[in-house]
Amino acid sequence: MSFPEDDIPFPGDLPGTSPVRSDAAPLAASGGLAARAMAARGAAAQPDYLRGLNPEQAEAVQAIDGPVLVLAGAGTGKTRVLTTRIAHILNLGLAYPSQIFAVTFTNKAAREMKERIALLVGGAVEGMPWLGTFHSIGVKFLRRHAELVGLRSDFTILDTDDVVRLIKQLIQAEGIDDKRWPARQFASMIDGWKNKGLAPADIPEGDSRAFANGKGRALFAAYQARLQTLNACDFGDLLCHPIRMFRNHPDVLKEYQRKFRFLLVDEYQDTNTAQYMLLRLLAQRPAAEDGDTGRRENAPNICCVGDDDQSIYGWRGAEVENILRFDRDFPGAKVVRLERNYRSSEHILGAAGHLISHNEGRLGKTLFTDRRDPDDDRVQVHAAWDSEEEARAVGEEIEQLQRRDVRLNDMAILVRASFQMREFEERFVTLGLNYRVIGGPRFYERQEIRDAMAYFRVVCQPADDLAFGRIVNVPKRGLGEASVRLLHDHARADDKPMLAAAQDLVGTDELKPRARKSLSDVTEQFARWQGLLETMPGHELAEVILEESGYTEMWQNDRSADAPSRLENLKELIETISGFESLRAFLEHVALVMDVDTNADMDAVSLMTLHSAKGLEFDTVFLPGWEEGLFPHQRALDEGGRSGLEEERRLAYVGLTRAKRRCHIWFVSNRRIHGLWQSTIPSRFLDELPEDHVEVAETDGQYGGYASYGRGQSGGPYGASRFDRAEPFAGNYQSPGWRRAQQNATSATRENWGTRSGHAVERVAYGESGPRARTIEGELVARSTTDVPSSFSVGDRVFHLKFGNGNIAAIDGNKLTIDFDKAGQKRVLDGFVEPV
DNA sequence: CTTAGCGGCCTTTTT
DNA sequence: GGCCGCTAAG
Repeated sequence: MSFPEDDIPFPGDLPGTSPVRSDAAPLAASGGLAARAMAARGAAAQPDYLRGLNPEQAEAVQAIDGPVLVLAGAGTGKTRVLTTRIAHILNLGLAYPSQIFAVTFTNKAAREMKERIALLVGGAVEGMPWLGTFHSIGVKFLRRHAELVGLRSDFTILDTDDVVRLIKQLIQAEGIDDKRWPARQFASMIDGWKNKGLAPADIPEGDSRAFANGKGRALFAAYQARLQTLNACDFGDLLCHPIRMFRNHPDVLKEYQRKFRFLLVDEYQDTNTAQYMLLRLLAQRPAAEDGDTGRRENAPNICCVGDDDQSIYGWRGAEVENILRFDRDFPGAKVVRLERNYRSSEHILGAAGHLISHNEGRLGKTLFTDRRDPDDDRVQVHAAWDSEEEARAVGEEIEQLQRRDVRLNDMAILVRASFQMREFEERFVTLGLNYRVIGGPRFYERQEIRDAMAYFRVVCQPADDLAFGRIVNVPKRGLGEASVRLLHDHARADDKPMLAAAQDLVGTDELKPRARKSLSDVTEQFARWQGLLETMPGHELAEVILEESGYTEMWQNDRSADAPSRLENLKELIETISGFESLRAFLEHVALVMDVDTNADMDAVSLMTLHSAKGLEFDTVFLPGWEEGLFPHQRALDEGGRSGLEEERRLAYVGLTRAKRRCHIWFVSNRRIHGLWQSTIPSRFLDELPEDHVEVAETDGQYGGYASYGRGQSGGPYGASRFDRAEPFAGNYQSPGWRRAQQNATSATRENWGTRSGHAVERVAYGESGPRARTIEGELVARSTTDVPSSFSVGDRVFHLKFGNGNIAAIDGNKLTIDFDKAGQKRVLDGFVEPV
């Protein structure tokens, strides 16, 4: 096997570095690596790029021989270590750029790493084809060796949407009720299996039984078979196929093991089992051929960087275990801890560190900083009456900072769930405040974009039935369900793609003349476009396709409000394609990189989820929505139990550690969830913050007076719980809803509560809030009483804490529709109103 | 075959 | 509150 990219030589002299062994050619496969590295290290003065590293960082960079685990806390210069390490390897001439295997978890991280390496080694980074996400590297393996796993190298990568549609077809074909057994659910089961590297034959019997009365395994197998005939892969396959390929073809694996002289893994705590298996395969050293069996010589040069405290992707199969187990997986591993933080103030670190210390099973790191500025603010906790006021107050705070010349680019709002964003967006629009949503509704998930891409996909890959099925009748061509079904049946009978079957079908008289004409027209068009594929530039062809197919016209004729913006998006799509070599190259890019660059030059507040904030930092960070049920999220608790809670806590830790100087946490006492208003209580995480580094922000009451609400007897300035000062909740605890919830609380919830050691004690010690808080666990209970008929009747006069007095207009289970005197008609849970 | 209107559904995080 | 998909009517 040959690797063409290995021919690209690496320029020995690095810009801005002293010429260390610039004559060193990459070594032959048979080792001697350690010795030469040592020699190189000893022989020359420290290159520039090593200066300015602290001792631990330098150690991590220079320990290039054998396995290394770098436990890098938030803001300790993790990326710097990785990129410098790569530069170091290149500079010592220990490998060609193409012989370095470097994986990151997200596209963003890969991009950033590329940029930063480029700063160190210049254009050489272009010769690093194996720097990317696991998935993009998986694709690279597969394109080269597709035939080894039964694919052709022009296979399509399906996204979640395609997958769900395909599964739905299969479920229906099996005669299974797709209402009872939703395709979406099965798709996520498959995803889970593939994250573990399991094929249909490998899945546990119980898993198979768990779907459609035991048809799980058969469906999974049918799905895989279908992918095969479609010449397609889903996301999981991008990892599983390479694993299978390497296992079945040791010769191929061996070539890659030889090739990759250095392996680097970013965010190791986020790797799932499949990714781990792939790494293990690549990290095995081929047996030494010169008889040298010295262990260090054969130990893989693998360097994993991660932080167990920032593992937040357990829900999608990440195994923190991978990082906790590293030294057993790679015997003799060197472990380097980076604990010196360069990002955050002492208060922020103190708050974050204390919070995360509530987790068990950590490798344990304590971040420290030399930075001690008496002017640094403590972490501030604010209370608001409801989410609207929360958004208003945050907006106000932002404007104040703006007046103090803090740039909007230096501020971010990090939410737990994306639905929280809307309220902030609305507020910012009315304020005229620039904001940018990161990772929000994705460009490539929009309908018009997906339609357009479906056209492109069929042109590039005629066997892509899913894409074809999506657009045969878009715009409307009179090819309705009946015609498509007929076409589909033909395709299956002849075992050929639908497009090919269509060509046959138009030669018969099975279709009505009208449909036949349309179908024949489309197939001819596709044939024509395919002919242009090699000659016409991608973006021109794309434009031609959208024009000739009538797709653009369809939106031009559409009078709905969002039609113009859809046309705008299509334009942008064409624009983007022009930056690519070909339509094919573009499709590949999109399949892997679902996000699109946001214009960074605008000064704007960033709005994103906590998950997408990992790896970023901001001067000022706002963390709204710290309420039980939302954060920690109820579902994480329900499904993940204790480990779910710990993951939520890590998420909080990630949020806090994004902040450099200022961090504002908010919680509200009323939030609308699923269109219903619910009372909420402060997150337990608030109580896990250390007093020394946190202060409860005083409010001036200008935001609609929650502060005046039920300010309690207990609430002296420093009495009881620290959050008593945010006493609106005392009012809530006395609301009929809580009283009822308390009565309904099941023993299960109480036990649940009891398991949270320390916490309950703290609450109880504070008296009143203890038992009340327990009922808050009853928030769930309040929700689960849906089938209990409401004790109210239509016409009753009731009082609601947020909306005041009103009359019940309608009752649906425990959901009341109420005409409020002042607030208008609202839907609320009956637990939150009381008769007047 | 298409469209409009209605009902039932969900609603964490993402490569 | 919004989306999807179904149904009934054109």
